[in-house]
Amino acid sequence: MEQDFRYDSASYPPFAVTVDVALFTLRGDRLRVLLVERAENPYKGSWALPGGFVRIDEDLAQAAARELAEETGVQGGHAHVEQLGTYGTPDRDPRMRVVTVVYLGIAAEIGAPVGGGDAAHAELKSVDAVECGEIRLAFDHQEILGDALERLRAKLEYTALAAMFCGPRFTIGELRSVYEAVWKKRLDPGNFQRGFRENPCFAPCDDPPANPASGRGRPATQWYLNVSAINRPVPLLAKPLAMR
Amino acid sequence: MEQDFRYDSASYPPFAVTVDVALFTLRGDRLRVLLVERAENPYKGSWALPGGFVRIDEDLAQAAARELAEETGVQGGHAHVEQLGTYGTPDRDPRMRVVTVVYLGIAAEIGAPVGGGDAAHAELKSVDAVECGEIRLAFDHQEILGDALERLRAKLEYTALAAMFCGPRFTIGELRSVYEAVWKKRLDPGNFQRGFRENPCFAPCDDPPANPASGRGRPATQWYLNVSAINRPVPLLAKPLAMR
DNA sequence: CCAAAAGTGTTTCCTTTACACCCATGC
DNA sequence: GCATGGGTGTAAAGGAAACACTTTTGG
Repeated sequence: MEQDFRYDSASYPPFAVTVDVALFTLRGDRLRVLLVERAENPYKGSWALPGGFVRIDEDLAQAAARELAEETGVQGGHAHVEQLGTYGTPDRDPRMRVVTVVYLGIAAEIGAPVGGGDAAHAELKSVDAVECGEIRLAFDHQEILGDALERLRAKLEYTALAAMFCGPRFTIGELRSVYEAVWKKRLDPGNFQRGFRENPCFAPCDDPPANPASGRGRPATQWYLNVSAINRPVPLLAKPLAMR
Repeated sequence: MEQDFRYDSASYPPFAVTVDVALFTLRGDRLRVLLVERAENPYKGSWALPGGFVRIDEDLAQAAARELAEETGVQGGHAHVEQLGTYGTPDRDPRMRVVTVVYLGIAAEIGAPVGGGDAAHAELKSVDAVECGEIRLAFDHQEILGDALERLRAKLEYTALAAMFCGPRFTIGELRSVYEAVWKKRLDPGNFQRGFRENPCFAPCDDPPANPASGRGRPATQWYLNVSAINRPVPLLAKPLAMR
């Protein structure tokens, strides 16, 4: 039956389809994005988002995970990945007509990134350095990263996604410091506590003693994120941080 | 210089790239989506989102507008169109490997849709009928429409996008009836008024007498939407409607 | 003991809600 | 006049912000 309506390959224009990944993480209280230095022309020597061709029998999200691993050595592990958008302006790649599906990732800890494939090497660059123009990106990746940051900040405001910057188990203080790092503003620990405990996306871990006592003050209870609720609009912050 | 790094076309797998459009409008106080009846196999006779191949030198958004016009006779006009997402599971089209970029549209009034191209004819179908399973869609369009509705409802909650269901000039009452139709809930006219007037996305029209006096009661002032603010999170509703 | 971080209570202030009321028009 | 929808005022209820205070650890 499938033969009845198979197209012959001349009846439609052939496109190259690639995936890119904007993977964000926190290190040293700064928001960072994983970039690769291009080993080949065009834009040889420039920084770019990691990515590459989708294989003919491969799912898009799969391809994103594979390219990330190949070009940077980063494995999926405990991370959130979602589709950001697709960029397909005819002249965005000087070599040919390319349609690129971009994925947005949030990860807690990633091993030291390494180069591979098209990438000379990979590094976690400060987002500030890219936003202020100190680092300029190849292709239209500057625009893409801008879109990614806008989406990231919006989703951190109205979902519980910020928890993906922490490991699978985290304390309320760790989570609060995520917000403080991204918006560079102090939050009241008491009020944050309340907002957190009223949020249905989280549950306390009680398998381990729950109080590992690893810091200065009173040991905090550990929590985990109910990942199924990750896209629900359940903000931790009453008023968006952007308007404070 | 471009020749230096041109790929030869055998070095990457060729994909078919298509665009589909989920265009929403209100008619008879019901949320509706523009669908086409497929004229060819596969899924001949089923309803589907309008769409088709992207041309090799055409921008994605351009292609969406063109396909919409070709298959349904609907011109862009006063409408909001944004990218929804890209669907590229290897087996989603039995004919070949297709990557589809889907656009979400919101329009106020559209002329009677007509068929064309792959479409036998086009109609504005009630969203309820698709959501309850009365109408089943071709390919993975059921899933796509679900995603589109989720996005639509979310954006109506936290942006001023609902105004795109009205014409370029509208009254506060017309806009309120958009919310009431989509969520099937009554809103307090007084409180809605206040929320509206505090919202920086709108401005009153004063070129015409501003009071065309076209209904029963006191004539309402006409407003227009500042389209540049359309993606800003400036909700008209204090509490999301979904939680009432 | 002190310092530091976790967590709780409480008061003040502001926003939202509900609803009463006035305004301007068609009939 | 009266019905209808536009638009304003206001008081009560609810929620957020600020901050004082208690708890539990390390040194």
